[in-house]
Amino acid sequence: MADVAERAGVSTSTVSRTLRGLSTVSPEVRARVERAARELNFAVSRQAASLVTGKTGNVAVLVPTLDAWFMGAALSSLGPLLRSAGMELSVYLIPDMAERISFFDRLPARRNADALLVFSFDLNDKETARLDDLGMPVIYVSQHVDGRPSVYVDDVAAAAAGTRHLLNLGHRRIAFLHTVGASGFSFSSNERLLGYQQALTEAGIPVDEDLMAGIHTRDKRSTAEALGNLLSLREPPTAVFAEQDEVAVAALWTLRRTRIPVPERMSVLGFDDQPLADWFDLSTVAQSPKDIGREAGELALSLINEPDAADRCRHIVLPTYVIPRSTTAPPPAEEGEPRVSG
Amino acid sequence: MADVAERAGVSTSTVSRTLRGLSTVSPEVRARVERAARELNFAVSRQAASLVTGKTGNVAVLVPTLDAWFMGAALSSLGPLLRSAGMELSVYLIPDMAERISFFDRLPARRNADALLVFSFDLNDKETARLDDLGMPVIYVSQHVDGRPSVYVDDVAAAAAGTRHLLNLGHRRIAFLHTVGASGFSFSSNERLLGYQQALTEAGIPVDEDLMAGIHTRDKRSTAEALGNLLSLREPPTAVFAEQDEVAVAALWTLRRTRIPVPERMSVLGFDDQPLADWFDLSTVAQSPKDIGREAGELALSLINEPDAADRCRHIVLPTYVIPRSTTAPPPAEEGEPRVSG
DNA sequence: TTGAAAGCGCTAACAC
DNA sequence: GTGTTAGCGCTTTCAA
Repeated sequence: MADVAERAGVSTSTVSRTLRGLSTVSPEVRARVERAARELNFAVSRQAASLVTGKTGNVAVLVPTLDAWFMGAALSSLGPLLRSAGMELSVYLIPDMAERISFFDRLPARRNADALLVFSFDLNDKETARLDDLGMPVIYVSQHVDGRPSVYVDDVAAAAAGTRHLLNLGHRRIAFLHTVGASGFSFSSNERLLGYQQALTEAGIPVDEDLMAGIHTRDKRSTAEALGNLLSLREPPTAVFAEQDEVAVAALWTLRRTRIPVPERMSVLGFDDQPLADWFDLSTVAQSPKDIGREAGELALSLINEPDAADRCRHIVLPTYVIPRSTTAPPPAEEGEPRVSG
Repeated sequence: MADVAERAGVSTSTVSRTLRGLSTVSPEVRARVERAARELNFAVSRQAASLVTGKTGNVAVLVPTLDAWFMGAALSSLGPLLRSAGMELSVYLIPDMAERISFFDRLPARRNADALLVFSFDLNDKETARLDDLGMPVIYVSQHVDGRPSVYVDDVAAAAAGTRHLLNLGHRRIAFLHTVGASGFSFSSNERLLGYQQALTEAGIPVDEDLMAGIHTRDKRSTAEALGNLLSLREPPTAVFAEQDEVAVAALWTLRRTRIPVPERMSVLGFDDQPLADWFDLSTVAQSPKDIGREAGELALSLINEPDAADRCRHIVLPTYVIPRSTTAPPPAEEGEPRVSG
């Protein structure tokens, strides 16, 4: 910066002021400084700046994985948003328990970010408490914690709505495929299962353990097996509600191969509305991770700028939509149980 | 850090030495300092440290998108690798031309990272030159630039191998679906098209413009239209080579709906071998972004530590594999053109 | 093995 | 509107 100052014939303070866009610089000086900076290929060192301002210019995100549609979409809107606010995006990828423990033990984000967005983790109280004294705003995304700022969709209500869509079509035997294992989205996953059960109970239909199957997302056999079990029950389901589009599509594929017509003999409903769903004309419950990412980013920025604002623990709940496409329809009217008419 | 020093009854120099694991600290003092640091929840400020060391402890990545399988997988291996080396991961997401221009204009990564990994961009000479005087190692990933360190697969050879797989099965009319538009992977895309053409030419088969169709990944109609055109040619193809698994699967789906049996009447070959391919039992050309990410990360770390090493402009070319699954087979033996035997 | 002192590159408070 | 000065929190000589 001293070089730029010398070249422009001004002091470093003026260079600093110019480069930060402060208005207290005369146009001619500004022009001179900017030219000098460009000629010298100068860029401010955030490190040095942050040392004195106390702001790092970084927003950190804590994510369980990056190879899920949800994360990609959420970060796709978050990234440019932060960029346009002059912030950098730091990613802490915590794929397994070992990394998770080490993260919460060392809290490397401390002092190295101005805010932390925690995505989709099902945190325990100890971990939440640990984040509390991180000394920066922490925003919970795609999950929610009482008294802490959170951005999410109401997965319980969304899954209940999806289930009601099937119930309203006349289905009574509705299977639920929920993902288990290292997917890192256990929070939403559990809530969706809950919503499914809630809707059934409300409709006076007993929750049947046999109809709920755990799926390992990354393993196609897992879906085939689960479907096999469902199809060989004494009273097989007439509809399958998968808690993720990917699983729904895998189910769709297995059913088509087995020549079980969808939706004539079996309805399939997904969750997420990722591009895949559109390709396969899959009925699904839509959420918008882009909106989630954007809202979370904006909340982060506002908390950074006014840490004592009223939204210190605001909960932003984004809407979901049931999108009926070609894979849900009324169940076959067989089994001696005539359709109720009128 | 002064607090820690006081609490441990030593100077800040000693605290610094202890926390960086230098061996010139007596065990008892070390213990005292470490306890004090833990009690005070102290973490070293990277900003302040980097100001004097000149190292930021950051690795920056420049990516066109995050919602592609490739990026997710590559960063999934890169993230933990950097973390275990004590480095942070900074993501610059450049989804469109405006952001790209602004990035290359301002080069915000300058001075704020120790190395830059540039993913999948088809850079022009000016941009490459701009990165050259960034003052840090720049590694080109999933692309290659002469004289600069690069990590990639040989897309030309891989696509040629895939094409030969189809040729060897007996196909002569092979369509190629290449993605166009904002996907951000134009480098690989172009190379794959080249490989396809090369293999055909080598086999003495003229390249037919009618057989090459551009697809917009995010738009399923696009695939249907392209396939429609191909199927209504005077001499329709017997095989389709899609330059991305997602497009191949979309094609698969369209064909199945149209009751065109795969692979009996039409072979379909993908590229990438993402989980989708396995689900659909899709024949494909496999690459491993996890390996690419890991190699790129290791190269970055080694260039950071020894900037003058021999691998200053090393090219690491990772292997690809043709994975025949159930969607490729010999073409139907009709059309009066008997299969060559013996 | 430890401590004192001198910066690293910037911003902020204050003078002009 | 601009320059001077005093740190921000660390690491790194250099001396002890």
